[in-house]
Amino acid sequence: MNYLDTLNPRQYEAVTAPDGATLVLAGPGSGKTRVLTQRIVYLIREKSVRPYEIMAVTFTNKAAREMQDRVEDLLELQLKGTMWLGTFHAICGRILRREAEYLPFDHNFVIMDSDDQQSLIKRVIRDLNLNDKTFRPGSVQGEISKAKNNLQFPADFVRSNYREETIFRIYEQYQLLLQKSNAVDFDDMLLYCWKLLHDNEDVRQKYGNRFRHVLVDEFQDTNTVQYELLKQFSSVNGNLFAVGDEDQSIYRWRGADYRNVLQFEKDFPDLQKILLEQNYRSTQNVLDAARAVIDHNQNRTPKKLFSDRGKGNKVIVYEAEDDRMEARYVVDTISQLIANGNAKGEDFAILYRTNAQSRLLEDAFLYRGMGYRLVGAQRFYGRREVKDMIAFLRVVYNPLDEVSLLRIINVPTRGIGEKAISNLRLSALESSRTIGEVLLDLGRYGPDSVFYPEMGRAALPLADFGARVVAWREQWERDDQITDLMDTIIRDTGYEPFIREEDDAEIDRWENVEELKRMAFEYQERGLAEFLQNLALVSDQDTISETTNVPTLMTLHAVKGLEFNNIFIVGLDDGILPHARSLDDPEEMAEERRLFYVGITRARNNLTLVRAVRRMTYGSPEINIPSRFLSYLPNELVISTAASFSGLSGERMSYIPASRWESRPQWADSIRQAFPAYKATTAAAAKAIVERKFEAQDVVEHPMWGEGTVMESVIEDGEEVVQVRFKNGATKRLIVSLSKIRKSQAKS
DNA sequence: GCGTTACATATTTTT
DNA sequence: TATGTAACGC
Repeated sequence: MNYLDTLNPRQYEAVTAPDGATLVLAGPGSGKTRVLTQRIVYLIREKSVRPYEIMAVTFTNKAAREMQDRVEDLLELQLKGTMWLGTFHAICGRILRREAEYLPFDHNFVIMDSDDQQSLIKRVIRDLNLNDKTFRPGSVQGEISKAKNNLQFPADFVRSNYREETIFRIYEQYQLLLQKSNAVDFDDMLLYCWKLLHDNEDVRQKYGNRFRHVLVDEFQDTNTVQYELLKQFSSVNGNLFAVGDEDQSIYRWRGADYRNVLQFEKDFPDLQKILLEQNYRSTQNVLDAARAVIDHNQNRTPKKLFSDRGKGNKVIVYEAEDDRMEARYVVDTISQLIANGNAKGEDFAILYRTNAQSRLLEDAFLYRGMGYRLVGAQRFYGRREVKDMIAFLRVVYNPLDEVSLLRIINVPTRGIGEKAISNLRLSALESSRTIGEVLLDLGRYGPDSVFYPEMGRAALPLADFGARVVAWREQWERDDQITDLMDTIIRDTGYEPFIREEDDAEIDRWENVEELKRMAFEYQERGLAEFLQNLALVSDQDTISETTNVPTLMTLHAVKGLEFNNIFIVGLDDGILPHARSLDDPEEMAEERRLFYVGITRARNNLTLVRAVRRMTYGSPEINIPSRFLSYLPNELVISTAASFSGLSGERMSYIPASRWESRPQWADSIRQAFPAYKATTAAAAKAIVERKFEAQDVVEHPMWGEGTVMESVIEDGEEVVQVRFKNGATKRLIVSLSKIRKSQAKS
């Protein structure tokens, strides 16, 4: 069977679109990823485009990896390193390192994450003697970021009042500090890359010629720099293929502008526009609910999503007395559905607006003794002990990195306080060096260092620490084994007892350090440089442990691109969803609706919306009114149950027609009420999508990779996906329907 | 310079 | 709540 035969007419049109600009507006569940991957395969197979002539940009590393796997699978070809496939940041990082000669930093620059950025900005604000109440680091960071996303270097920064003038000064200083540290922040990676292509005709020609085809996923979430970059990349051949959905644009606050979709049409008059409206994921009821929500937004291309999966179950709306009961309701319902054999743990996702909401859910899972998987939240890389260890490594790698150095110079405390640091900075300034260089000098020459007398009381601890760093650098240069280096650092600094003391019942901080060591171990052959470079671009999404058959907890943002049989969305209260900060701005409200829309459309079969009358907010109880979004849902799509009427005053009810709420004395009762409907179709409907052909331990045969063993088999996007470990040691994720694997021997 | 404590303060989403 | 900072005493 030809790989193109499985496409519907619209999808086919998109995959085989002629050269030029193409915009595929793809509703949720309409096979967007499939179109993108098959387009790549089509270009390589039928159009004789070579893999290295293709650039494909995704939003996350995970999406990039999946796309690579799928394309390799279809082509039966290893693409590693040939096709330019990755996030904007990864691709730009690669270009910047190659073209560093044109740039104000060298090829081994480090990448500052938002925490690093924040502390740099804080320092600048302090150095400039500004009030950090009027110039809050967070908002300054936002404004600098916004400028960078709009292609403004400090020189281009518009300053028409005092505040802007001051922000400009901070921006300028901040940029200088980054440069001194041989560092760039996230936004810089895109901005410098754009500037490089924009100003340097040779470079633009080089990349423009190379990329015969440029493809982008999640186009609605591109911001100005990203869009301009795409134009640069495709400027020679003009083949830009964008896939997106305005209704799923949820990163406005990061500068994303779904109106790039409109701009795209303006910039490329010959643009071919293709609408994908058939949904292969959800039941019609789910789609109708989604539509009822999104239709409240203006300025969009209207889409009529349709599904041939039947009406399915109604949306369940449940109202709990308080937030603890809300969590219990969700967890108990899931636990019952699993116990009755109607669903498996991995069929569920619980979504919320803010990470803080995960806490009570976690408690409830713990209370029930059930496992769960938490995505995001306190990011692994954001944890103090992890950041500390990374900072040590960064200082060893690049002593010019001031942010990292200042982070760990007194961790664990070693007698280097405020005074010592200001002495250090003073000496650095006078000798026009960085504090890292001064520290290394102190370390190398001890009391003989020219800086030694200037250091006052803290001279000895400074020289000691400097000597440590020198020794670590020598060890690293001798033998680039990251884990050994980490062990030395931990031993020399006494980091283990120090951080163990901080352990509490909740977090085992030392365990996190060990986890980082395990990750470093994987870079043992590639070395410290690559480890640090990749670390910055890896998000937590990328480190999600693979399916362990438990429910998943995550934010509405994090769930984009995923799907589950059963979706719970909690916190449907005004002030939470929509978020309080969005209530007075129509644009923000539209984004909240899109966020809700994204959540709803993740559901294949069942959607449950939950709210709580009372909720603890910053430690004190607050009464909430139901989310106005609930009132968008037409009566006939909804079954609703409330734990009690106690909290519902007439005013609150005004958002939801009274007829829609049924009184239930006990919440347990309401589960029973909802349950039969659930039970009737979940199992059957799930089966209708796809049936698993493989299970773990099956032995399989692949024409290219040979014999392997199935590690696991899961359903994703209505497709069976198996993870196979092949005899040659490689582990691959394969889509059963697309890949030529055969079962050679069932699980014994 | 360090550690404790009291107090304030702000609480979205993250490549 | 939980996190950061300013102030104080050692």
